[in-house]
Amino acid sequence: MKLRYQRLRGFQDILLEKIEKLRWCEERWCEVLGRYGYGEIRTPIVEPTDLFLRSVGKGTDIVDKEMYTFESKGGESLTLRPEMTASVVRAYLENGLTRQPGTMKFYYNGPMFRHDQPQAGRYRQFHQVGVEALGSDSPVLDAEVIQTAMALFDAVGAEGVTAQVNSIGCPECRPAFLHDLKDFLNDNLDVIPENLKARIDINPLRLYDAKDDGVAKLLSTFKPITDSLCQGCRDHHDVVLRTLESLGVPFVSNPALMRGLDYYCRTTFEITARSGRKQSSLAGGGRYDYLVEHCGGPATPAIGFSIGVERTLLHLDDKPFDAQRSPQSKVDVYVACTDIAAQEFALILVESLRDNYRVEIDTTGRSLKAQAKSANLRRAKVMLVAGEQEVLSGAIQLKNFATGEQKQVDGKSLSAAVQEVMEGE
RNA sequence: GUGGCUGUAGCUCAGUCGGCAGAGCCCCUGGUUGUGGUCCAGGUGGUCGUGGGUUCGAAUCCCAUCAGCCACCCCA
Repeated sequence: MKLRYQRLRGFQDILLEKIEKLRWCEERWCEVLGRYGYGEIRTPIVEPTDLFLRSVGKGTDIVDKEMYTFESKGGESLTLRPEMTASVVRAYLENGLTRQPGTMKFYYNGPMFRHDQPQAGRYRQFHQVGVEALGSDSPVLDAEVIQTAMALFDAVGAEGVTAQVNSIGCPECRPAFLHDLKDFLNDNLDVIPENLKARIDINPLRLYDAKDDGVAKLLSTFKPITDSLCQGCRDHHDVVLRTLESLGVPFVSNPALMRGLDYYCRTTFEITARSGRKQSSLAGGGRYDYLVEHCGGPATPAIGFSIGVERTLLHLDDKPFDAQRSPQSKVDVYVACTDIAAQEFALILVESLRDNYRVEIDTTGRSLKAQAKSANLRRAKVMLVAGEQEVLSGAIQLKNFATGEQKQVDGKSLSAAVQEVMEGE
């Protein structure tokens, strides 16, 4: 069959078994996030391009290469959100929440868009579940946020995940480190591949993200950023690490962990899974104490993270999804009908069963043999059979699949008869 | 953006030296005049990704192109 239409590269259909797994995770995540004090936020998928340019930052791959940007009819530049933090900050300010008492804690779950090269666990439209907590600069909150992320993985049974934690300092102490780092890199230009040299001037921290072995080796000989923190950042970082230890959160300190977005400061973290080939970075986050102010609000410290949903699902279950072998949704009662008259009769007769049970009426007109087979595939406990005789008599055949017994029941006693079988399990 | 691998039935794939387009699974029908998992028989289903070229003849060889997967880059 030649397909007339195909989904776009890097996009996906989510259906059948796959969406059941997704919903299973989502339900658990909502539950856990509620227990950690987060309330849901939903924001538009489209925002003015400028919001991301200014918050995520020019010079990052996300805004330079990966945004779905287009022009509206009014000539305004719009962008499909590539991440959520900027939108949450925008919503926080736009809804006048800066004077709310305490810490505002939001969680979100939704699609993000990045025009990246697709591969396993990486899509152009993908889903993130994450949190943003605005209004507290306490290092204990940082630890709680990391703990929250770990709790989300725990809730869906993800194994072998660890948090990597670092501090990238603040505007007070980072410039000195960057200066030294730049000098150091320029003294060792011969080790750095051509394609990475441009980063030295744009954002030298991003050399840490490069997977080049020579560069990694070189940087490991440089002083770790955690040794260059100012007193405030150092104290903050110490408390974060200490609290994580007290909580028993499995983490490792990783001074080479930087983050690709401009707005981070102090605590940054990433949650990684031990796995050979798949995308191992399942979640990332950090503190962004200056973003709210940068967006025109009052100085407001904040921290957040987001989980890559597809990656996490991939990590939970490495069997590739196969729509062909994926069963259709389960039902309690399957109604087999011989013809259209019987379908009509059955639909009316069975209506009240749907108050309590999942009921499928087969309207294909196939052989009863084929319909009974489908009933079984759908895991029905009960099959009802309607044909010419039933239409005439007003009664219906009820078969209990567990016992194989079949009897005739009239319309009035149908509910009770079905209930009897369902509760007999 | 760069490199590697792969495109044949709804799915998974075979197809020899260039010589009639195949198998298994799924689906449908029958065996069982109206009934499930097993079994048996039969059947539906193909623009061989697409477009050119070579050839008497192309799924097969050549060129181009598109798509998928994987890796790099980067990220969730």
